[in-house]
Amino acid sequence: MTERPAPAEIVDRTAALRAQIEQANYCYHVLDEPEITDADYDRRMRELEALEAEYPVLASPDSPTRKVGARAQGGFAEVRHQLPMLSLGNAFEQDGDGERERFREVAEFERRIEQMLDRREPVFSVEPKLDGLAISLRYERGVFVQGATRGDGETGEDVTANLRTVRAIPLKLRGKGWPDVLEVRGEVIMLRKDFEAFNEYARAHDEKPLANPRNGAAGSLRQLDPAITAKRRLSFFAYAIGAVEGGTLPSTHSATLQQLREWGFPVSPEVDTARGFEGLIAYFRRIGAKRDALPYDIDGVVYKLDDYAGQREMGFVSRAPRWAIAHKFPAQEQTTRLLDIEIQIGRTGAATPRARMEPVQVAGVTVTYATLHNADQIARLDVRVGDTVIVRRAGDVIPEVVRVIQDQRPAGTVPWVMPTHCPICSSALIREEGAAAWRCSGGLICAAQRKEALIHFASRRAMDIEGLGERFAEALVELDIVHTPADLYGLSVDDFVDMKRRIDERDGTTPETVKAGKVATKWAENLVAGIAGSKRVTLARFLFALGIMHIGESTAKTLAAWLGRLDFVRSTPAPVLRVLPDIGGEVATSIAGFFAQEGNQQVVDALLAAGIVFSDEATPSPLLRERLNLGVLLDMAKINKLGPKSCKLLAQHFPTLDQLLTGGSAHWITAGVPQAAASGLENFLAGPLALAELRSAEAAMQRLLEAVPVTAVVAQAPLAEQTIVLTGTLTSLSRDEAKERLEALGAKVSGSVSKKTSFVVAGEAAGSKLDKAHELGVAVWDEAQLLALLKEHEVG
DNA sequence: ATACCTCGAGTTCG
DNA sequence: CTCGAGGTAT
Repeated sequence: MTERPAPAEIVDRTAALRAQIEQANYCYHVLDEPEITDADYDRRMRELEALEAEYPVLASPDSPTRKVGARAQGGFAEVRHQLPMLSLGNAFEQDGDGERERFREVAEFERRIEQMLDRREPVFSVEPKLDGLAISLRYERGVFVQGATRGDGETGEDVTANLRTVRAIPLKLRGKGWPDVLEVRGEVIMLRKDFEAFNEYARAHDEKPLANPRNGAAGSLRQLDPAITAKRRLSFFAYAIGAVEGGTLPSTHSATLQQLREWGFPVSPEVDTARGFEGLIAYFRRIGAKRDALPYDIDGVVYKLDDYAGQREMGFVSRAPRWAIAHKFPAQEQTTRLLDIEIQIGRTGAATPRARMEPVQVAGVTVTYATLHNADQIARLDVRVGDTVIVRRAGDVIPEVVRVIQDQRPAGTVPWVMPTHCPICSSALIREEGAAAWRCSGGLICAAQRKEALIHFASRRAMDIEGLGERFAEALVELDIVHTPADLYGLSVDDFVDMKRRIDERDGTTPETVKAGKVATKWAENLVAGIAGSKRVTLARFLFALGIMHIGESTAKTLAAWLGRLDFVRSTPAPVLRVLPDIGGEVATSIAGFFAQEGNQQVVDALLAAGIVFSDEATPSPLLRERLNLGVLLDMAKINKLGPKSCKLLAQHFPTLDQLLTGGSAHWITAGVPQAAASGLENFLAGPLALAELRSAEAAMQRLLEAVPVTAVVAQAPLAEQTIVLTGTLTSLSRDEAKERLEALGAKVSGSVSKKTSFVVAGEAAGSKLDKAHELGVAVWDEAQLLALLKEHEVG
């Protein structure tokens, strides 16, 4: 075969790829600071391999395709591997339908073996692909004599001294029958728990934490001082053998691993055998499902033809064996281009920047947006429009921008600045003092805020309007059919049908309309029924639905439980609200401020007029009697020099404001109040505004106390004083349901575990909260115990 | 003043 | 789920 010359652009591309790969190798292997994602690296390597295969004239002995890894940094002696350490070909998931299509590379790998060996469904030894550092251990007459990193596959670094400190590596082989010379290959890794422990220690001692467990393993192994390596707990798993002299090994890989186990090497318990393509994919799925639960990080699985005779027959292509392949999980990190930084306006007006990106597959889903949190975060990352960025879907589900690849920044980019005006309503964006967040000052003028407010109002935990999802809430606001939530209750079936027609027209989705006519009517009827059905609510849900800043579910419940009726909530001034538990200055001001707005009061009136009724309005809590008196109000006013003791004293002698005022400074002092406190109070009362506020607070207090029932029937709830935390998935009831039923029994259901927690109910797959419970010595119940408890106390 | 503890708010995709 | 900030106990 004659070698055809390569076009100039191919020559250039090849050179560029080699340079990039070389640079990446250096960063990854020598500096332990990866510059590009593994996915990118693999992509480039494959492109280069393809080009070199197509144009053999371009092949060169110093191409990165001929070696794995880069030259070692000084400090360790070089070790030449007696048998080279292999690298494996990779298989990734492809686009397409059906397993054979999506796992095409695995299917081809398996079929090639079937054809070359003329065997149906060959047996494979299968194992997880650990994300650590590959090493080779040499044993002579059963004694560990040398250990080396893989290096470029031919030559590695002598890290014997460090490896001796790894407990999982046997210094002497157990049992007998081992060959005179035995090379064992495997992976040095750091277990997740050891990684966490190290970082916790590092943070506490102001040392640099490790980026990930792989870096932990690599970095620890190349410490020049073995004492440091010893302090970092490393683990080891064996997965292959190298040179063997003066002895024999079993004839299959799986049997060899078993033999290694007997000689004292850790072999991953996930190692198994599988038959044919179907067996490989089943294993891939099984390990994938277990991935997060494994004690170490893995980036895929490895399939090896089990019998050595077959392996010899298959042989190698360049450096990679044809009898083994690494099947990688979809990458957790990807690079993509940042197209724009958009501003999102939340329900409270919070302006959150988010990145719009070239859509990219990350860990199995297409990611287009990632939050950038706030302006500070953008500045920290120095993200600019046009940048190439690394996105990740880490532990949880939310995509995030990890960092910018500075090298690939196009010319002419500028640092991003927060816009000065809301992109939706053009009102000014303002930043509260000391706060991280910018807010749109538009309030209800802003369609974005109205939209989010409506979505919140209709949401499951608020008014729970069935059928009113985000999409329609958005349309209702955009078409200005609904301006405030109260408008919802005046809408008819026809209005909704009309709205749907307008949306369809606008979106150009008309073809369905004719036959959809009937469907649309049905849908509108459901929606109207859903809205009507939401009219009867608990006071707490209603208060939560209003979307008052700082008022979440919990605070709404507190308000409802203590004040009992909407009238009181909407008319109680801030100083009185502050006596309620968990309500301080900020929250009280927020509530009173909300109802001080005429427009908000009108919306509430309109809702009541539309037929909202409360299923649980009650009298204010009798506990108010103990909490609410003039002394407390004085204390809340934070009067200069006037402490809680003086306040209490004053209230005892002068139960009303009038009595206090007629008494005057001299009487206060006779009552036992210090001179300084008395003059502080005098100065305070001299301000006309302060006095007016106190008067209105006192009036509100009186109204409340008058409404408190005289006969205090305080039935002790069975679970009063209990704080319970639910975690994991419960099988026989939802978490919300469990919460509701426990609260009905008087318990407090909290979201986080602390030493105040009475007990934790752990369902299936309970996570960090369960660990925390163990750590703090908090009792842990299972679902059966919870059910028994509910059954015991619930009536009926 | 300080150290916890808890709640609220925001977040992406299917 | 996680972070920040508000509230309370010390």
